[in-house]
Amino acid sequence: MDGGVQAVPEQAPLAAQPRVAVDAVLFTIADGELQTLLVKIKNGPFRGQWAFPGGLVKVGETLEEAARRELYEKTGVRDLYLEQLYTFGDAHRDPTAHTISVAYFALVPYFAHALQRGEKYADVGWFPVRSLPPLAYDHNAIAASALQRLQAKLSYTNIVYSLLPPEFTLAELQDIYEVILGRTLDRRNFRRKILALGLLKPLQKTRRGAHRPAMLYSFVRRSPMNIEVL
Amino acid sequence: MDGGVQAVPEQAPLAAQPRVAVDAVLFTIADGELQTLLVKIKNGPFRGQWAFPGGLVKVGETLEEAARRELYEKTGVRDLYLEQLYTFGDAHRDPTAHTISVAYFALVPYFAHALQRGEKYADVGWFPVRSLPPLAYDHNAIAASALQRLQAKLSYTNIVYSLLPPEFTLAELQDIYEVILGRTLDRRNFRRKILALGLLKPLQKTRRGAHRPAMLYSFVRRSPMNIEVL
DNA sequence: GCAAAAGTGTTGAGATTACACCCATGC
DNA sequence: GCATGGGTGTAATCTCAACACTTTTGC
Repeated sequence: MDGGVQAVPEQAPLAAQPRVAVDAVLFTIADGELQTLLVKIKNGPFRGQWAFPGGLVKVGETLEEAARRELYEKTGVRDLYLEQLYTFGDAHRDPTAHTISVAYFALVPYFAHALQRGEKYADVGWFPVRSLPPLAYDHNAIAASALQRLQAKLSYTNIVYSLLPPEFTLAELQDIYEVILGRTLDRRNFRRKILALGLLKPLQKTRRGAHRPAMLYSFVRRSPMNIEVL
Repeated sequence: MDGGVQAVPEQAPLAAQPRVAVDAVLFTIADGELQTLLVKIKNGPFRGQWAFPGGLVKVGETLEEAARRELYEKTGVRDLYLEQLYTFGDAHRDPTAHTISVAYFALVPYFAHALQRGEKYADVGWFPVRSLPPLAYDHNAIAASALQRLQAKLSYTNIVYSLLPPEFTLAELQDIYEVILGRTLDRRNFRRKILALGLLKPLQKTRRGAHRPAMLYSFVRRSPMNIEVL
C-alpha cells in the first residue's frame, strides 16, 4: 500500500518526512564528445560546486513535469527525450535535510542551445561526461548510473534519434554510437545492421563536404521503441 | 542539484511537498505459479482493497531499508533479493495526499512463509500474478511493471537463485523460467546452456521421487551478477 | 592527380534451434 | 512390466565478426 491513509491516520509532524527532488542528467553530443549539462550552485554547503539541474517537486506536479520544468528553464528546450533513471534516497546525500532525489536522464541534439543561467544558479554549461569535476551531493554516482543506462539503451532501443537533427548521414549516426559506447564499430557491419532494421529512410539528398557527398537519412519514426540495434 | 539548500532557502510550508512512500512487490513461485504478496487495506478510501505492502519513508532511513522493513514485518524474512523498480509520482495516485511511491521488487523462495497480518492490515496473502484482483492506488500498473522487470532480469542475470532453495534439480530450475516467462523451453537446450554458464555445481546427491531420481544442483555464488542466461 | 571520406560483399566461426530415443526408478 | 520423469547428441540455420578495394568529390 502507500503509506498514505491508514499508515499515518493523523500525520506525524511533516518535518519527519523526507523531501522529494528531481535531478536531470541531460546529454548531448558536441565536439565529438558526450557532454552533460551542469549548473553551478549559488548557496549552501555545496556553494560553488557543479551539479545536475534539479529542484524540489511541487504538490500536484508529476515527477516528469518537474524534470521537464527544470530542463526547460535552463535550455529553453521542451522537446527532449526524458526517462526516469533511478531514485537516490540515502539519508545523508544532502547534508541539509533528508532529500530523496528522483533522477531523470534526457537527450537532445546539440544545436546551439541558448543556455540560461537563471537566478537560481551561478552558472550553466556543458561538460564532457568522461571528465566531470567533483559534483555536489551524490551527483557523480548519478552521472555514472546515467551513462550506464544510456549505453544500454542505445543497444536495444531507437532513442539515438533524440540526439540527431532531422537529417543526418550514416557516418554521423555511427559516430554517436562510437562516442557513447567508447569503442569503434566496423563501418560495413554497422551500415548493414542499421539499415536492415528499417528505422531509417534514405532521403534523395546528399550532404556535400570536402569529399564525396554522403547520403542523408531520417528516422521513419521519432518515438521510442525497443529494438535490438547492436 | 537537489532542490535543497539554495532552491528554497527558507522553505515553503512543508505541506507543499509531496510525501514519500515505498511499496514492495514480493514474488515467489508456489503451486507452479508466479505469486505475489498482497495486503488488505483497513482504512481510508481504499478500505477493503488489496495492495502491495508499503509505507511512508522515515527521515534518516534509506529507501531500501524502508522496503526491507515493510517486507520483514509481513513475512519475517530478512534475506531476500531486493531491487528498486521505479518511482511512481502521479499527483492523483493517492486521493488523500500527493504521495510519491518508490516501488521495489523482491524475490524469495517459497518455503511456508508464516505471513503476519500485523496491526496495520486486515489481511495478507499470496496471489497469482496473472490474475490479480483490482488493486488500490496505481498498484496494478506497478504489478505490470514489476513482472516485466522480472522477466527481463531473468534473461540477463542470475537472480533466479533467490527463488530457489539451496538444492534443486534442473527441472525445477527450468520450471521457474517457464512459469515466469510464460513459455516452454526445450529441455536439452536449456540444460546445455545453463550448465555451460558455470553458475551451477552438481551435488553428489539425487532427489528421489516417484520416478528416476534427478541430480541435485546448487549455485556456485548466490549474489547478483549480470550474465546472458537465455 | 591526390587526399579524404563514402560506399559496398564474402567468408568462417560460433550460437541457436529443432528434434527422438534410452534410462532409472516406484508402483 | 509399465508409467513417468530424467538424461543425452546431432544437423541445419542464423547471426556476428573480420576484412580491402573502388568511387566520388574538393582542392
